[in-house]
Amino acid sequence: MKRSPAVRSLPPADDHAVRFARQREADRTATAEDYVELIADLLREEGEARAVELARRMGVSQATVTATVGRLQRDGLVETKPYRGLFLTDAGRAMAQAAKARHDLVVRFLIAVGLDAETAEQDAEGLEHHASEKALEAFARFVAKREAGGA
Amino acid sequence: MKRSPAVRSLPPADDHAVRFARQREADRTATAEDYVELIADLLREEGEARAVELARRMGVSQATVTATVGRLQRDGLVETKPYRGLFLTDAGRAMAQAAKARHDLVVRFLIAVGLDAETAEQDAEGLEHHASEKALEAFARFVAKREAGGA
DNA sequence: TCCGAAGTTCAGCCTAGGCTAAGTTATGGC
DNA sequence: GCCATAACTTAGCCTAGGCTGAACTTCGGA
Ligand SMILES: [Mn+2]
Ligand SMILES: [Mn+2]
Ligand SMILES: [Mn+2]
Ligand SMILES: [Mn+2]
Repeated sequence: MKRSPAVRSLPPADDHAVRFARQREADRTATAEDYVELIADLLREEGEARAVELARRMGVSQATVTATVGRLQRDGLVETKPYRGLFLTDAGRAMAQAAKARHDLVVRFLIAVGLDAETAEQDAEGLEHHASEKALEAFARFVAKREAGGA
Repeated sequence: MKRSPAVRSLPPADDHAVRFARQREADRTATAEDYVELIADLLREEGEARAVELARRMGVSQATVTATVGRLQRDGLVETKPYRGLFLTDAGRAMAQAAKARHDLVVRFLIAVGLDAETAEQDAEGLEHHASEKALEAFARFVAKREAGGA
């Protein structure tokens, strides 16, 4: 008589479903986060955020930027002054600030864990959208320890 | 001495675009990876992988599973025997194995940096799709060091 | 002043991945 | 062996996020 493998990697079905649902939710907000973060960066470092520059940096067509920015506007994150560039609402600024803090933390964490800076930047762009608050706290603790000369 | 975070200046536009393009690519493969991984788990632990069970565990309707499995079939990852469940092709098995290895590594890594097991499982479900090979190697080194009782 | 180039939008198309509601059909319990 | 039911598919719909190509607007330089 053989016992079933003791390793049970399958959680209860509804717990399992919750994990995937959260992931889908994160995917849905990722584009908005990346756009507002970029817009904030451009406003800060270039003085303006033009749609054409977003298209270049996102690697996407200008038409796609128009459509996406339309959704961000609909969702109260962005305002546009035609031919004068893009601006953030208060909500947009708040999201951008949170996104940037998260992005920078993830980058520092990846570097602390041994990744080169360029790969860290690359990977952070995706990972940042899927780290929970708890994970970010753990990352922050780890980075603090490292940067305090803990090794 | 702790340097204040230098203002991260924007990378060259095309480098920037590459980062986002990679991220979009990862997003596109994430669904396939999760499905084949789940199918492999079900085959191993339950003896069969039924569409209705995938729907339950993915938190999605049966109609959505039918459509998604259709794409996986089109892409040569999955085969179906109607009313007898789902099966993996060689390519599907290979993808599932890689996905599971990655998933488990990310979970162990997250636990090693201080996350509780449940949150680690939750976050791994999303993070696993956005960690580059280099990142996974760094994670593996870190886990090995920890599990060997290193600092 | 005028006009071309750059920036922006519009129209029309596509795929992935969701949904519900309404069929089909195979299997297993009786 | 029947047939209820669970499993599965189909039809029709939707949104996000991509694309191309063709307008349309603004602005700066000649
Ligand atoms: Mn990002
Ligand atoms: Mn980012
Ligand atoms: Mn996953
Ligand atoms: Mn997984």
